[in-house]
Amino acid sequence: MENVTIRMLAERLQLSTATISKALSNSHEISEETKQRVLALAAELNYVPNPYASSLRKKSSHTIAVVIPEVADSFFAEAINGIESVAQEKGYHVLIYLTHESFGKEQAILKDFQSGRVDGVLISVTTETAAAAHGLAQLVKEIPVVFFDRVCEEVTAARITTDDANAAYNATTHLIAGGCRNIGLLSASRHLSISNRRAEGFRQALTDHQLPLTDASILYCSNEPAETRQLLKTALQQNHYDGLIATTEKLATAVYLACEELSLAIPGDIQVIGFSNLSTARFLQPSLTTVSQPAFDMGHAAATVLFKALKSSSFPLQEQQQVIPSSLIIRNSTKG
Amino acid sequence: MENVTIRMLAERLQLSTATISKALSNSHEISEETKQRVLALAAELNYVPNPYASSLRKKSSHTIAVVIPEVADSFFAEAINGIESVAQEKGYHVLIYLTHESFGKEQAILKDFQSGRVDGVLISVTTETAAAAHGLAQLVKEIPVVFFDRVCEEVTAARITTDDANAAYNATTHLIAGGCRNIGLLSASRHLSISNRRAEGFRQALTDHQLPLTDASILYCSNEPAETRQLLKTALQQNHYDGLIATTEKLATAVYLACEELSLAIPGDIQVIGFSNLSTARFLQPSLTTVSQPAFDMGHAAATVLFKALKSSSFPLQEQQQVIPSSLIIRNSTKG
DNA sequence: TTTATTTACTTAACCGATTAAGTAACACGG
DNA sequence: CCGTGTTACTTAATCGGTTAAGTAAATAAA
Repeated sequence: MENVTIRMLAERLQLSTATISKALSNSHEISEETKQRVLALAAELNYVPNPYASSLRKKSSHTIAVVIPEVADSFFAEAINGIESVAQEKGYHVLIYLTHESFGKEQAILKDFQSGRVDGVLISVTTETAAAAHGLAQLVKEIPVVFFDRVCEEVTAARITTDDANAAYNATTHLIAGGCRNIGLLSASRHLSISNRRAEGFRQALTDHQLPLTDASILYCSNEPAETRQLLKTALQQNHYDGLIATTEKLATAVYLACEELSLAIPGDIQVIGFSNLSTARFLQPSLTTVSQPAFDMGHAAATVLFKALKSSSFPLQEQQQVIPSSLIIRNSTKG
Repeated sequence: MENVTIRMLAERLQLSTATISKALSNSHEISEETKQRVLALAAELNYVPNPYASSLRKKSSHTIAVVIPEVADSFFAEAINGIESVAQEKGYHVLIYLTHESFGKEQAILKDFQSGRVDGVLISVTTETAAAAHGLAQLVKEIPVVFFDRVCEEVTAARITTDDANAAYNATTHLIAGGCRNIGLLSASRHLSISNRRAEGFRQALTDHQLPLTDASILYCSNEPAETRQLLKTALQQNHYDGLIATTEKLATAVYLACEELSLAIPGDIQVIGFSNLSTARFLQPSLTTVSQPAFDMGHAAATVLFKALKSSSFPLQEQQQVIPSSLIIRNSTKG
C-alpha cells in the first residue's frame, strides 16, 4: 500500500488538493460538511502528512537540535529529559548530536544547521570550544540558539546556567571548614566558561581564607579517561592534597578510582566533592558530597525559552539569561 | 543574507540547476572543469543543501529514530552512544523519542513514522507494550525496524538482545551458592519479553536447586518510583528475602534505598544483584554485584544491522537475531 | 563522407503540501 | 434589478532539490 497523500484524498472526494489541505488545517474557508468528509476519509485511509513537503513549503521543520558532548552523563541525560518534556508537549521533534568533546565535530554539526534542518538549537559546548568560536557566532545570527550549562560567553545569546562561581566557592568553603588546607580543583577545560567560573569561585574562597593558590591548585584534566587517570595519580602522589573538588561527574568517579588504587581513604586522607547529578551519589562508598545541578530544570528552562522565540520572532531571545542555583549536598566524603 | 540555493549558484554560473545538482553529486555527465567551478562557488557562498527538498524528492531522509523509555538510565544512555557512533559515521541524523514507559505515547510516536520522517527505527519497547502491539506489526511492514533489548517477540523483526534467561539463571545460582534460600526477583513488567525471559531463568535455577517458587518469588514493580518504594518496603517486611535480583537499574537503586530505610544490611541480611550498567556500581556501599549488559555494543549492533538494511533492500533484516552475552560481575553485595 | 556514439549540458516534470489569487454561486441591501 | 459581499471552493505557483528525457556539438566508426 502506497503512502496516502493529499492528492489521493482529493481524487477520492472529487475535490482539489487545496481544499483538502485547508480542511485538514481547519480553515474557515471550508464548509463544515466538507471538513467532516475529509477528516473521515483521512482517518479511514490512515493519512499521515509528509513532514518534509510541509517543511519545504513552510520553511519550518518543527524540529530542534540538541548538541551535547555526551549522553552517558547524568547531567546531560537529565537535561535531555527536561528538553524532551517541553518538545513533546509542543509537538516538536528532537535531533540529538554528540560532539564527544571534539570541536571539529561540533563545527561540522553546526554548519549543517544552516540548511534549515532545525528551527532552533540547544547547545552545551565542548571542552575544546574556543572563545572565538566563529561558527557559533554565525549560527546565532541565523537561527534561535540557547546555550545551557556550558555556554560561550563571548557570543551574545540566550544562556541558561547555574551559579558556578558560587557553587565552587561554597564547596571550597565547606572543605576548608572541614579542615582542608591543600585543596585541588579538577578542571575539565581551560576554555570552558563554566570551568573558569568555578575556578574563580575556588580562588576567591582560598583568598578569603588566606590559603595559598599554587600551580598545583588547579589541575586540568584530559578528555581521555586513561590520561586523566595517570595525571590524577601522579598529582595525588606529588601534592598530597587533603581535599579535592571534581568539577564533572566523570572526574568524580575518576577520583574514587584513583584513591582506591593509591589506598587513600576518603574522607580520612582526602576529602572529596563532586559536581554531579548521580542518583547513586548517596550510595557510594563513602557517599559523595555533591554540587547538584538542576539538570532537568535547566533543560526545561532552555527549551521553554527557545520555544518562546520560535513562537514569536519578536521575543528578545538573545537577552535571556537565567541562572538556576545548584545545591551543595553534604554527605560522607567530606567532614565539614 | 538569504539561504543559498542551487538556483542561485546556477544563475551566477550561467548554468541550469540540473547541472549544479549533478556537479555537486559528482555525476559523470558533468565536465571536470564545471565541477570545479561549481564546487568553488558553493564553498565561497557557503552553500548547504536543503535536506527537506532532497528528502521530498528522493523519498529518503537520512534520518533514523531511536525510541526508548528513558535516557536517564545508563543502559539506554550507552546504547544511544553505540547507535550514534554508527549513525555519525554514516552521516545519518538521529531523532530521539522518549516514551516514559507509556504505551499510548509509543503508539503516537510510531504512527508518525508512517509519514516517511525516518528511514528506519531502533526501538526498545515500554513495560506496557502488550504482545499484540498492532502498531508495531504494522510499522515493521512499512520501514526497517530493529528491536534492541526490550523486544516484541510476537512481531517478526530484527532483534538484538542479551541472553536474559541465562543471565538470570546465573545470577540466581550465584545467590544460591552464597547461601540464599528465599530469593525474590524484582520485575519491571508482566508484558515485557525480557522480563519473562529473566523470570524463566530465575525459575529454572530455583527448580534445579530444589527451591520453592512462591507467590512472593516474583515481585512486579511499578513505573512510579514512589509506588515501587512502598511495594518494596512492604514486601521486604513481609517476606524476609535473603536475596534479591533487581532486573533494572532503577530497581537496583530502589533496593539500596529500601534496605537503608529498613536498616537491612547488604549482604549480611540480604544479598543483592542488579541488572545495571552503572559505572559507579563498584563504588557503591556495598559495591554492587551486577549483571552488566553490553549496552554500547547492543546499540552499535542494532544500528549496524539497520544500516545494512538501509543500504540494500534485499538484506533479510527480519531474520537478524543477535544475542550478545551479559556478564555477571561479582562484588560485595553478594557472598557467593 | 556519412552515420553512430559520446560528451556536456538543458528542459521540464516531479516529490507533497501550502497559499495567493481567481471564480462561480448565492444572499442581501438599496 | 443591480451592485456588493460572502461562501466555498479551484487554479496555479511555490518551496529546493532530483532526474528522466531531450539536444547540440564533438568525436569515432564505417
